[in-house]
Amino acid sequence: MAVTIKDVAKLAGVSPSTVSRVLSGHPRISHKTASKVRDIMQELGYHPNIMAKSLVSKTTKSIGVILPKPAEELFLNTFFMELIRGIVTQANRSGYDIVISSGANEQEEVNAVQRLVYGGRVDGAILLYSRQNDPVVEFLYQENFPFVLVGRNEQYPDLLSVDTNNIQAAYDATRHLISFGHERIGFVSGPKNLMVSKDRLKGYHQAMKEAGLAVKSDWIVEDDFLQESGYRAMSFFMNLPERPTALVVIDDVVSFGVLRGLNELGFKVPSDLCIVSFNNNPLSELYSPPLSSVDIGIYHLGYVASQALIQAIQDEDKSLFSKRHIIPHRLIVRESSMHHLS
Amino acid sequence: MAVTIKDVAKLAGVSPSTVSRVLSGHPRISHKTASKVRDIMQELGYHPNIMAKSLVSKTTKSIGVILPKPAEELFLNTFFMELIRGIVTQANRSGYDIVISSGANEQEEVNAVQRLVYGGRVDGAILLYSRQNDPVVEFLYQENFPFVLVGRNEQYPDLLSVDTNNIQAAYDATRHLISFGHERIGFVSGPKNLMVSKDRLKGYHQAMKEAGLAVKSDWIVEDDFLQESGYRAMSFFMNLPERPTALVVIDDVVSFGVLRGLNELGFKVPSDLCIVSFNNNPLSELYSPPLSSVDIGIYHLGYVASQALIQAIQDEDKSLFSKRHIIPHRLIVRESSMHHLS
DNA sequence: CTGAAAGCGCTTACAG
DNA sequence: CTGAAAGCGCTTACAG
Repeated sequence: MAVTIKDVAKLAGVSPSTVSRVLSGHPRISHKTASKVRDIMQELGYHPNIMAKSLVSKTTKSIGVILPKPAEELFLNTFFMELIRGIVTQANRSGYDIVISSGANEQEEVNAVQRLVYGGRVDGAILLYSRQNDPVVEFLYQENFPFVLVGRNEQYPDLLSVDTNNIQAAYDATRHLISFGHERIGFVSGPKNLMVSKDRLKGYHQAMKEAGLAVKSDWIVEDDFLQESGYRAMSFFMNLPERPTALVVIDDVVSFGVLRGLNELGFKVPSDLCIVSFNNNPLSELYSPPLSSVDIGIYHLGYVASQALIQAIQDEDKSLFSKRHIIPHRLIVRESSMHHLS
Repeated sequence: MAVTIKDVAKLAGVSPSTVSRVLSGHPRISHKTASKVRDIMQELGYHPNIMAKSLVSKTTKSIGVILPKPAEELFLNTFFMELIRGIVTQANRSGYDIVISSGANEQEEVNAVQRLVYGGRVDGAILLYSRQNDPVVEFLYQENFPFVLVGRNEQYPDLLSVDTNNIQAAYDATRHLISFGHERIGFVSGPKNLMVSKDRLKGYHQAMKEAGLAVKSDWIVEDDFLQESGYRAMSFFMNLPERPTALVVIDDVVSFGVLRGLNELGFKVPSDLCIVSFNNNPLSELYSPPLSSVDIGIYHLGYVASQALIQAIQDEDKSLFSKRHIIPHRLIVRESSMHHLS
C-alpha cells in the first residue's frame, strides 16, 4: 500500500484537508505546519495519487496524440518522431503527460480518440497532420473538445492550429530555381488529400505564374510519400519531349527516391536536373549531392502545438481556440540546386 | 456534466451496482436486465470514467515509455518511431494506452519515471534501449515495478527483456564478408556504453577469431550514432597502410556517413570497400549503392515488448518478469557487399 | 440475480 | 489558519 494523504496527516497531527492544502500551495497555511507536513511527506515518501486527483479535479494533465499508421506514412517516421519529441518536451515542462494512441484506419482512429475523450483520459488532443474531411477533426469539433491541429483544415479555417506557411515555402523554393534561370520546373507532390500537398502545389503555381512561366500538367506528379514514388516518377519525367530542368519535391525522402531514379537513368544532379525539397531531413545534407531543402522547424512545430493547446486549456479563454500559429521556414541551399542554367 | 453510472441506473430502474456489473460482464446478471441496461447506456451515450475506475481498481491500463532525448540519438529517430509504433499497436490491441515522457538527461529521465510510477499513472514501463549503469533500470528494479527492457542489462541479466541476438547478428554479418574473401575487416561501432555496441563488437571479434583473421585496433572505431562519425572515420581508415577491404557498421545511418566520406575520397563501394550494417533502415535499399543490412525487426521488437510486459502484469506470474525474448534477425544482402575479393 | 453500504485517495465549500 | 463533511464515479464484499 502506498502512503496516502491520511498517513501524512496522522503523523503530522493535522487533518487531511490541511495536507491537501500544503500540497496545492494554498495561501492561508501557516509556515510552520506547512514545513512540518512537507517534512513528513519527505520522510514517508509520499506521492499524490494522480487518479484520485483527476477524479475530483476533472482534469488529467494529459494530452492525447494520435499516431497515423497507414503504411504509406512509414517514411515520415522522422517527421513524426521529431514532432512528438517537441510535443513531449514542452508538455513535460508544463507538467503534462502525453498519451499516444493509434488506429489502423480512419474509423479506428476515431474510436481511439473517442476512448480518450469520453473516458476522460486527456484534457486535449493534438492532431499530427491535416487531411481533407478528417473525421477526427469532425468529432473533436462537434464535441467541443480542446485540440490543436498541426496544419490547417479547410472546413474549419479558424481552428487552433500550428502550421508552416506552405504556400509561401513552396513559392520560395520555386523562386529559388527560377532565379537560377530555370523555366521548365516540375513538381513531385504527396497524397492529394493532405493539406500540405495542396498548399505547396499552390505556392509552386503562384511562383510560376508570377514569373510568366508555363506549367505543363505532365510536370506534376501526385503520389504517396512512398520511397518508390519519386523513383518511379523519374523515368516518366525524363522521357518527356520537353522535360523539366528542375524539380520541386514535396519531401526529402521522396527526393531520395528521385535521386536514385536519376542515377539509374544516368542523369546527374544538379547539372542535368536541379532539386529542391522540403522538411530538411537530417540525412539530406549527407546525400550526394547534398539536398537543398526548406527547413520547417518540425520540433518547433510540435513544441508550439503543445504550448498553444495547454495555454488554451488552462486559460479557458475560448478565443485561444481559434488561433493560427505560423512557424517560420527557411530554405537551405545545398548542392542539389546549385546549377545556373544559361 | 458527463453521464454517470447513476444516471444509467436510475433510468434503467436498477442500482448502480448492477450497472457496474453489466459493464464488467459479471456472470450472475439476468440477460434481461443486462440488455436493458445496455440499451440505456447506448441511449444516454454513457462512457465509463477511467479515472474513477483506476482509483478503485488500482490499475491504469497504461504503460509508460521514456523517450531518450540526447542529441546524439537524433538519428535513431526512425528506430525509435518504429519501436513505438509496434508498442502502441500491440498495447492498444490489449486495451492499454501508452504514456510517453522524456528527460533531457539521465537525472530527468529518472524523475520522469518516478512521477509516472509513484503517481500511479502507469502499470508498467518499457525502456527503449539498454545502456550501462542505467539509473532508470536501477530505480525500477528496486521498486519492484513491472518493466521490460529492449535489449539487455549486464547487472541484471534476468530482467524481462526483448532483444536481438546481437552477437550472432554481428557474427553473421562478418561471416558474410569473410565468405567473400575479405581478410582485413574493420568495425565502426556506436557509443561504448550501449549494450548493442558491445554485443555487436563481440560478434565481430568471434567471427574474425574463428576464421583465424587478425583484428587490428586501428580498424575499430567507437563513436556516437552521429551522422558525422561514419564520415570522419573514413579519412582515417582509408589512409591506413593496411586498410580494411570491408567494414561492419553499427547502424545504417552511420553507413550513410561512411558512404559519403568514401565518395569524397574517391573510393567506390563495393569495389574498393564492402559494407554491411544493421537495422535495415527503409532508406538503405534506396541508397546508391543499396546497403546490405541486418534486419532486426524493430516493429516486432516493440510489439513483443508490449505484449510480454502486459502479459506479465496481468498474469502476476513473477516468473514472467525474468524472461528473455529473442527476435530473429536476417541479413539482407544488397549491392554494398556484393564484391568478391580474389 | 440484485441492492445498500463502504471505500478508493483526493479536494473544497462551509464553519469556526 | 484549520477541521469535519460531502462528494468525484466507480467497484466489491456482504446480505438477501
